Amino acid sequence: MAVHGRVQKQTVPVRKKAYEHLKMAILSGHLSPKERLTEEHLAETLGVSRTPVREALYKLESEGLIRPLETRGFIVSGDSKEEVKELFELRAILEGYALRIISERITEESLQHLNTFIDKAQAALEANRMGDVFKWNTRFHDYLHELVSDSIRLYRLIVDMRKQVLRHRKVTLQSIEGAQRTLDGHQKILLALRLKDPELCEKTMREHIKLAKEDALLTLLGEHIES
Amino acid sequence: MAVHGRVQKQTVPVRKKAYEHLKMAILSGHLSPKERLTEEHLAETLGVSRTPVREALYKLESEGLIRPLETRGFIVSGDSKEEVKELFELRAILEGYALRIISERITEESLQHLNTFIDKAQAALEANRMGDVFKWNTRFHDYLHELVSDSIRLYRLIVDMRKQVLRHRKVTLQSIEGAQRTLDGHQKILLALRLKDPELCEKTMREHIKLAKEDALLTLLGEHIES
DNA sequence: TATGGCCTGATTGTATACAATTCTCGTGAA
DNA sequence: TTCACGAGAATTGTATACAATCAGGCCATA
Repeated sequence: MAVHGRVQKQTVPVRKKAYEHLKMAILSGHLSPKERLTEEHLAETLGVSRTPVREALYKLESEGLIRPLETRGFIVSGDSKEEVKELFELRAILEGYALRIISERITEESLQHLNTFIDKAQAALEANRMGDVFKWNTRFHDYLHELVSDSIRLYRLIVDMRKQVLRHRKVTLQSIEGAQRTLDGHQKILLALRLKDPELCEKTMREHIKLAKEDALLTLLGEHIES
Repeated sequence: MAVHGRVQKQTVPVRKKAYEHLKMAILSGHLSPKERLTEEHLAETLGVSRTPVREALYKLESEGLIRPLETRGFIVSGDSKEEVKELFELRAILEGYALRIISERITEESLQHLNTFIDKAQAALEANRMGDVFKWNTRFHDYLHELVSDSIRLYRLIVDMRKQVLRHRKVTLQSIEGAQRTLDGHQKILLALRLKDPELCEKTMREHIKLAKEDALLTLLGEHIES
């Protein structure tokens, strides 16, 4: 059966499936904050035993998506205003630094790629295809992240934070003005990269994410009127 | 027996003990990089079952102290030059930002505390009690970290990184010059805080940690002459 | 000798059993 | 009524059993 030298890892561990499932449930809002999670119940729901479930829970905890109750069980972390603020501020710091690194070694080819993503997003925006705008903007960031993927820790942190931010981003890009603002930000980032000015890059990225933060906070305020 | 309303959490989970044990073994160098870790063997050594061991292993993985082998088992993460560099650079970014935040809200009382730690460290240095120098320097940083402990994510990241750095710090403070340099750095940090200049704070902290990085890299180079 | 298949031991993945802990809630005494 | 206490339910912590998977060696065959 083995066509090449090896065939391996065909099976996806149940633990991983449980983890992905729970993560999606949380990020998409199916599992809302303050919701209590018990191993047994989750295991039953997912149709698996407690062992993989608890491993998934611990992983989610280490990522800050859930937090342990004082004694038993976990709850989904809230997205209080303060937490969202902090999340974005950390992103600003980390991605700002990442852009600084990137600016020191980016190639012309990469710049072209980034340019393409912006153009596609702009075109999509003008055609009012918001889904595509979202897609190309995501590509833009993903591509940037790939450029620091050899700095493993930094890369992992950034990817982690970005995933968590997804909960708060949806709404932003639904408004035309918000989308245009995002695109302008990407333009500025690209310009800073072209100038190969590390200082400017860091600053620009920080400001870009700061804007995103403010959008996110606005929508947050609109949704739940909580403390 | 219950004097107050509740008595709880008297028992420390085995999982936690296994985790601490392994972490210390790694950070102290008892478990050297490239060492292979298998669940069964560790469980036997620690005299517990595999279940808590594997939970400890996953936690260590999420912290980057060990990494999964392609197929089975884990190995202790290496401290290659690149990794150490990255670790310190991330610390510089995160702690620089933390100091910026701190500068915006630090009280006179806290400044006094920090001053005390520096004085004690200085005194210890002059008396050639290097252990105490280390202790007070650690207090200095710990105290700073406490001041951002309400920014949970940031706090957790910083504490995590700092723990990992411990492997590379020992040697630095064994030299008088290194210790004096560290202390000078702390002085500068305190000064920047007194001036309540966020920009300067961030810059100063970054430079402080950059120095530590260079020390660490030097000792690393001295120990193993590897790629 | 070189290649490929297969068997066996080692190791991990998942389920389950049982022990330990905490929570809930009802009962009885002050 | 209110509080203390305890019995039993709920939940987690740990150990163990068993199934699935992988590494490495041995042997047959070309």
